[in-house]
Amino acid sequence: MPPSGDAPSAIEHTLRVIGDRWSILIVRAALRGIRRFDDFCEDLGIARPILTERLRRLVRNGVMIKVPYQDHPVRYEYRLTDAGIALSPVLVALVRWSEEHAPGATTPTALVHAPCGTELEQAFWCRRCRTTFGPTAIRGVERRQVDGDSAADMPDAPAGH
Amino acid sequence: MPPSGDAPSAIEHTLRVIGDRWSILIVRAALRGIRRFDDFCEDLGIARPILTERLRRLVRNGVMIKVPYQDHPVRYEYRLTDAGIALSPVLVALVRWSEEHAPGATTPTALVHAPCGTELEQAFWCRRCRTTFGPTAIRGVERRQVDGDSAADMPDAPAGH
DNA sequence: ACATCTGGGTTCTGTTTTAGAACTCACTCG
DNA sequence: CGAGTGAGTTCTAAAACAGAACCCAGATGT
Repeated sequence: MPPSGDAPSAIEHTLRVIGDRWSILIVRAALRGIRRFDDFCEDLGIARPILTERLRRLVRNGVMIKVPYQDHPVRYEYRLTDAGIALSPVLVALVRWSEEHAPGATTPTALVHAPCGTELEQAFWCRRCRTTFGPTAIRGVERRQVDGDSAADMPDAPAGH
Repeated sequence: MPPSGDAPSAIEHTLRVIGDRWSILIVRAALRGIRRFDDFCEDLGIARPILTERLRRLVRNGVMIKVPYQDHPVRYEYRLTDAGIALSPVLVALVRWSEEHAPGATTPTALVHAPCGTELEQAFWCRRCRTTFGPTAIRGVERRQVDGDSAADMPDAPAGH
């Protein structure tokens, strides 16, 4: 089922990893500090066989890792990898959308910039113009092959992670 | 199936609207200019009954609108609302993730800042610190009730849409 | 030393979604 | 009047999901 004729697009690739009803919620739980099978199970209300399968897939795709946290009864817990943490922008975008476009959305927790405690915004950033902007200023252009990093006359990156 | 005990969280709300295997791809197709039933069908390779159901749900949730584009045989097309366009950050986040964390991801089109053509970045922005930052600097805090816009000593918003 | 508990699963049986192809319906065009 | 067109519906079969019960390896209590 090709999306637009060509090979699986970027979005489709990501959706194949986290595009089911549970994976994103699992990642969110993990970001909140949950690590163990039973805790995921209870926190999410997910059926056990499905949790098993999802964790396995997230591990396979490098989103989480399974690490033993004790031996004797060898027990494992699941932690986000860097790639898993890098899903945050997706989560934040989902939260923001519901906050701005939901009827009576209750949002118990706010997302803030850790150092200063100010509620964060999410924006698109143009490094050349050095400005943020909204969705209407986005355009999609064909990317030519072997594009050997043509742009090289701009000051610096947006900021440090 | 409560996620963390309380009412449906923001993420869950958004996922109930676009959290299936097709809705996001439908929105993406719409952003690329597709409007008509058969075109969605062909572009996505989605089964017709499912497309029917999804479009109906997207309309119900204010993501798209169904507008007649001719009468006599009254024919309808589907267009994104502002709320639908506001899903762009989600799409961009999904694209970016696969670009940065996929094995051999092919990305035929690049997303650029329309006015200048520079490839865009997506970042978190703190209006107080006036800086962008990455996922590791995010913290979630309990939001107290009736929070009557307590913060009022910061210059301006990140930028204009 | 036996019973019970804990944590991380697996097996089983429904129910719900999804996929795919074929069909309908209202109209237009040649 | 026969062949399209566009936007769906109606089937059927295949896959995903939910829920409860079960399993296994050790630890712990008595």
